[in-house]
Amino acid sequence: MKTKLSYAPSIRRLPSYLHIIRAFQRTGDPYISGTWIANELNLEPIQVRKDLAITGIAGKPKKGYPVEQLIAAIEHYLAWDVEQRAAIVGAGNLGSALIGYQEFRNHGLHIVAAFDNDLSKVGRSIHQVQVYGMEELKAVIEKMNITLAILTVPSPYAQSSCDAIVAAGIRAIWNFTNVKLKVPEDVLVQREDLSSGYAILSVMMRMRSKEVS
Amino acid sequence: MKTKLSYAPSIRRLPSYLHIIRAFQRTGDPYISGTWIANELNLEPIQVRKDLAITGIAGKPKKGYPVEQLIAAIEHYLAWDVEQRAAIVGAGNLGSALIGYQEFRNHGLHIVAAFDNDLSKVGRSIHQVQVYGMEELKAVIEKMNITLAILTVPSPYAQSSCDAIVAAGIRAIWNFTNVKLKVPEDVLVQREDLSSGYAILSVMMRMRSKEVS
DNA sequence: TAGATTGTTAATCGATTAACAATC
DNA sequence: TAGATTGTTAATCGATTAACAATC
Repeated sequence: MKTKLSYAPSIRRLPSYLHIIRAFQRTGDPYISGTWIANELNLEPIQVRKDLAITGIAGKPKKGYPVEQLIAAIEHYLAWDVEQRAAIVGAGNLGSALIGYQEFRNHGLHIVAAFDNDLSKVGRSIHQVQVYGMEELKAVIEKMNITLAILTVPSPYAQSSCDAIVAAGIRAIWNFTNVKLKVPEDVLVQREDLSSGYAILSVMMRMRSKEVS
Repeated sequence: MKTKLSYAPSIRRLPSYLHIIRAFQRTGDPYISGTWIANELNLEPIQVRKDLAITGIAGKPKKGYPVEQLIAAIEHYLAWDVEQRAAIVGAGNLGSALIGYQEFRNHGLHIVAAFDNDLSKVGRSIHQVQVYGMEELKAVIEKMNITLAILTVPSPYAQSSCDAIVAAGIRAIWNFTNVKLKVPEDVLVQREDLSSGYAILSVMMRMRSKEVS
């Protein structure tokens, strides 16, 4: 599927706002200002206000945004207020790391199963999550009501694993491989690309070293 | 440091171009067209040409770009043609996954040491990379000529580990925690934020389910 | 040659930033 | 009240896309 998502840059910033606001919530103060959030994240206050506006939250001049409602509004906008059941496909180092990543619980993301074709892993548990064989994909996904697959296999297996995932009825894939997956029209793919983050860092480092010379 | 990087979106796309071009290189064809790359990645040809232009490469009308030179130009622009020596700080699941991620070798990124404060890990090796105690940070970094730290500790330890990294003389940090690090002016930080990728996916899924109803 | 492709210049689009009135 | 902060409207900025001449 080729959805052109509006406000993508704003949506990408919302999770860091949420993180800050949740920390602020512990202070007990019922209002938080956009200015305060902006300072905390080195952003412009106007950008924070614009971003928060897309969630539909209404603030109060002079006071700021009501903390409880703001958290609820962001979570609702991100659909993080509903449980999302996901499976890890590829229970290697990265897959295991994601299963153990506690932060996802705060996003409504529950990894409830893992799949691998390594028989020495099948039947075992990783962070209390059961590992199944790839041939059980369809049955387990249906039984456990899984609607999202997180793809963490080595790249040579990426496309074939993807095909199996799609055949099992999954319509959304979070792709951690560097392979551009070929999927039917109605399947959503979000690629998480470590290399592009490193590209930015690498160019920044190169520019800094030039600056000095 | 607060560098405003020009062409950031283009830079983020360069690694996927490089990946495609390297695969194409195996066909033996000495020229590759921007149109072909665009098709492969579901992009517009004009965008590919504009992106490649920032590397300084010159193509030939009708034929395309010379494959060897194009690869060299992208790698040079990204500074991936020089060896970058890095250390993992936090040798947990994610740290181990990154140490084992072979793709980084293609980017000139060599992870040559790991650090952890878990004594049961210190002295052992992960994928042939030695794990040191946090107290050895400064000594090892100097001895091994390490100039980049990859931060993969649990978030409660993020800021203190960061402080130790900076104290050890490192001036660039690739931050995989969800903590906004406080660093001196001259330290580069690139944050790799899994949550923001998931936010995009989550909103796309919500919108699709609305569409149908 | 003819036609595919590059690369430049201009137009469009969307995101960020600025200005400022409204208001608690 | 005074002043900090919101939210709207407009301006700016940068990225993407379009048009098209140049060319191998």
